[in-house]
Amino acid sequence: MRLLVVESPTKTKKIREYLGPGWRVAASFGHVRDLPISGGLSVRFVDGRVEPGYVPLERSAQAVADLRRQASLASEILLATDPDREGEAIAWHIAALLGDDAAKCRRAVFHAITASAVQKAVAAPRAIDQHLVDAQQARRVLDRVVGWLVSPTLRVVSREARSAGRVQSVALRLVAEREREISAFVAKDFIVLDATLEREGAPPPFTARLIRWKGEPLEQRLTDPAVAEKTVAWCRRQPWLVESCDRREQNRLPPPPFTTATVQQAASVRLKLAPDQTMRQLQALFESGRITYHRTDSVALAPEAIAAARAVIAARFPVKYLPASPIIHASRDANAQEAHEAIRPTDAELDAIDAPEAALYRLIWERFIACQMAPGRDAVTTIDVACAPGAFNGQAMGIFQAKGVMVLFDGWRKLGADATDESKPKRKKSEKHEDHDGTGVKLPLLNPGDTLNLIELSAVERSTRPPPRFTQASLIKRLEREGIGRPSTYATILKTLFDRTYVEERKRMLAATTLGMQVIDYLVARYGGNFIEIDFTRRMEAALDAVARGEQPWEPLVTRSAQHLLRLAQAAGLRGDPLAEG
DNA sequence: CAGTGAGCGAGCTTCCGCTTGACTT
Repeated sequence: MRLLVVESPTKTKKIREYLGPGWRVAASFGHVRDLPISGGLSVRFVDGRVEPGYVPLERSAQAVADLRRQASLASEILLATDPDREGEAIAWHIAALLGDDAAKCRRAVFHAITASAVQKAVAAPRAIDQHLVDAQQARRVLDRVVGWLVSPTLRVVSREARSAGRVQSVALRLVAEREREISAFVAKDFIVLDATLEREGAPPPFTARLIRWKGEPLEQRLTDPAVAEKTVAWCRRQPWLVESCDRREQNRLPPPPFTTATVQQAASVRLKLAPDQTMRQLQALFESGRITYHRTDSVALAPEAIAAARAVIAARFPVKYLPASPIIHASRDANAQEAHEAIRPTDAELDAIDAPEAALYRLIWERFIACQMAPGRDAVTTIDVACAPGAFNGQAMGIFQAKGVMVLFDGWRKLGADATDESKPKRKKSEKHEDHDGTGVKLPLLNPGDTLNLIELSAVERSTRPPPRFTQASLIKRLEREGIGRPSTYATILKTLFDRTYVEERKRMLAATTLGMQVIDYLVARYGGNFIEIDFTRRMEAALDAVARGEQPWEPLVTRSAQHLLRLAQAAGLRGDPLAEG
């Protein structure tokens, strides 16, 4: 009998089918060993060496007992935990818990659960990659050191100030800094001039906004109502001509399929779900076999999945909606570990289900199909209008601009899977047509020099607006962009901030509490330049990549970093030396 | 002799990331 070990019990059934008799398949249920939660740092730094005191996780007792029993009966053990840094470490920890049976262990990796991928992986096992394991150990120990050295120094701030960490503290900092920006924000009133114009005898009329005055960009410099009124009165008496009319076509590429962070975004905006609710529903969809694995940072799709999407598009839409060749979406995140596929339906044909998770499923299905549909095509027209041509040093006194976007071909947008940029807060209807992006505005085709009639010229009061507060989902999006946190932790990062009462939520908007503000001010003052910086994780990941490639040993890296942090923590009042004491 | 304060030690808490049920409301 041969034994194959994966992390998730949900995967075992399928794999059993693909491997057939002669194989047992067991699950580790994630990590099986870790640093203990109590008993101090539990990492010893001795003579440049780093010795983490791992212990079996209590909740893993049953899984580990099961693995041991099966391992003792097996002739060969394949550790097929996820193909990323954490998965490699889990494999190493499992082997460590198997005693003499560790000698029978080898490592296998697959990126998709298909018959061919699993069989191929099983046919080509390798040794555990110690460099990858060491990169994970470095990450684990660094996070422990930050948490255990820094948290005690927070007591100066308040008795309730309990925790700091590489991820939670940066998340808190983002919320707190946004709060400060909003408090410091002073709205500035300004005036925009909108002209409604029409070519002599050639409707329809269109609206253009003043963008240049006396050869200078206007921006928000028109603030005096009296000046605005005089300008309007003057402009009304001037001739108006078309300065230029530019029409160009633009491709609108379909969005990539969902990852954990982007599905949380979309579910927040479209379904008003908080990330933890989204994760619960995704878990249910995954366990009922409706979707692929839901904790992922990858937008990659299995070739079979792409073929299935294309078949659905071919069957249900006119032929022009199917691109000649599949659309390959590349992850723009260099940090992505890509252990899994994107989140997608397992059955491309199934466009709706009857379950509490129906709406979320529909969102996933639409995005999946859309991501393989033909790009849309828009005609973007820009008309520059000269008011009082030649009146300012031979140029026009004022330039008014109109922008119009017409959809030539909707492409993937036919599916209603639009709202691609979930970061933009939805504009209220009343503001929508004040906006200047020109969506859906039809502009006539004009020629330079055409004479225009002014129908109306009005001054509109506007004011600048403060940046919006983060929602849970938009904070996660920002963290992901900065490479901070992982798909399995995004929702729990928010839970930590709420549990510590560092952050509170009102009308789905996040604000730092007084305690949160005090904590972040203290951390920035004491640990500026260290883990509290937004780019700290990016720099750490770069160093970990060097470890994973075998170019740098992990122990000096962690030791240097820990000792530096120790000095900062001691300066902040930490007593003793936990690094030496372990 | 009773009350007070300094000093010491023990116990508690804290990180991030990987997985699900087993709990309670």
